[in-house]
Amino acid sequence: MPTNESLHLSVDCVLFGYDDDGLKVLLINQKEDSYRDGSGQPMSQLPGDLILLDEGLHEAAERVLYELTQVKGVYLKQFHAYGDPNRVKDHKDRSWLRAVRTKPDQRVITVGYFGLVSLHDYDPQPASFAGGVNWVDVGDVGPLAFDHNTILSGAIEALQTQLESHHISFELLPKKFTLSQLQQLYETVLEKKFDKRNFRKNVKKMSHVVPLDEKQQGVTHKPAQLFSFNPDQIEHD
Amino acid sequence: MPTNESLHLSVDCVLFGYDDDGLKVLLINQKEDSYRDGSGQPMSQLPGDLILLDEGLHEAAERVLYELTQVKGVYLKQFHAYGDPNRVKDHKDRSWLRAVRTKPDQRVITVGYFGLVSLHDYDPQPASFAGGVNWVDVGDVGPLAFDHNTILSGAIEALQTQLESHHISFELLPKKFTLSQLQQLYETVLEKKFDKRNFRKNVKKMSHVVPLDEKQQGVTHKPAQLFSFNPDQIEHD
DNA sequence: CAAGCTAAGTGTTATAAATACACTTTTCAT
DNA sequence: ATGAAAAGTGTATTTATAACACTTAGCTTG
Repeated sequence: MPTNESLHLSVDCVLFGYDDDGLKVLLINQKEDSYRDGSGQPMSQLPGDLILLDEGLHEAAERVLYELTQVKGVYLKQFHAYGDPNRVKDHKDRSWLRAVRTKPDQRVITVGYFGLVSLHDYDPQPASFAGGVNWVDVGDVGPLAFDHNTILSGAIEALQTQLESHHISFELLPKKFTLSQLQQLYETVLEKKFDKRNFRKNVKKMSHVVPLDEKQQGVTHKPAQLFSFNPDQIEHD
Repeated sequence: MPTNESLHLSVDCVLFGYDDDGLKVLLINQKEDSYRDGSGQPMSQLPGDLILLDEGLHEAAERVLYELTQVKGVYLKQFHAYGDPNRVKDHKDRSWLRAVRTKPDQRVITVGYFGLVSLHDYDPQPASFAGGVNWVDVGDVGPLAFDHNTILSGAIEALQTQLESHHISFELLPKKFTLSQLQQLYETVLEKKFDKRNFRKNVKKMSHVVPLDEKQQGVTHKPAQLFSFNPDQIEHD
């Protein structure tokens, strides 16, 4: 028997940030003392919020991220909705919900979005981050609140399958990038190694990756040719 | 300004049915006289319903289909959530909503599922169908209620991208099928032609498609070898 | 200013996959 | 026996993928 009278809808955002030392995800550190996992560690969670009555899902996801990072125009894509009636009823999550929600027993269905930002050019205004928000390497994410580990897995899978087919790698790179950076991104996200020469052969076939008249600077070895992404040049199948 | 006080959540199901004369989708024919499109045609829509307070999204989709077709165990997969605040506010849909919903102005977010059934072995109990429910060839679908044409397009796209990668073709075929049937299915769903010999070469590499000691019967030409699908034999990547 | 470090850059060969293409066979119907 | 209808089959070509190692440019340091 349900204890709630209606259901609510939220969005949760898996914001991926990438730079030369790996793929990160933005997590919120819950500060409520009462809100700890079994071993007494403070619990983290994905940024998310109930959607407002007059906003679309995509807008809601944009708002959640803007409020946290002040960044607009992030690449954002819906990947899955999570609606298990008990996804918010786990013992570990109850005290926090009681502290923060007017109706802690309310069932919440959530729609997952993943977002992509490059941490190369600029940290997305770290100053404006609310306290308790930070980038965690995707490999080092511990237990999260609610079903957020499941949601994160879903986002990683979506990112992996879409990296090649949807020309989204460029959202994670600086505007000017080297082929080694591009290769490293693929290796990090897809968790496999590529052969340097074969990789470059393939990139040369992509008309939307254009070489610039410019080289890497301030580097202690042979400077690499820089490339950029020309979004007009994407061949649509 | 929103005119509603809360929001509701539904599932909409795009049930694909396949047989030798094509790919169909199950539509409900709205009988309300008032509910017609611009040219006075009665409007159709996808089967869907508000979700119950204590049921999961997948369960809700199963329930909607079971109520319509009495078929259980249909292959069902979530593909996208639709949450435009105005998706249910179009003029053409209002009179029907007023007739059928207690709160016709309420915003509804919906989660789309697509389902697959074979219409070869058995029509899914046509007797038990509620009146006004029928199979429409995917190519002949006219304007639907709400944003259901958009949802249908999303489902078709999901079906296309998953047909090859997810070993779901078998959900649309009879238990025993010929290679020509399999090829025709691919051609219908992906809307392109395949070379017969090359297609068969590829199928021979799929260890989950197993030849039976049995041939087609009652057919006016050379009877084809029958095959079936061995679900244990799927290689997972 | 020579030596050494670091990552960039580059071609060929072998193997596997995808494509293009046309005739023979089996069964049923007449 | 003949014809109709779809089943079934092989080879050659092209294209993609995979494996593999040395040279180069620029910086650092001694």
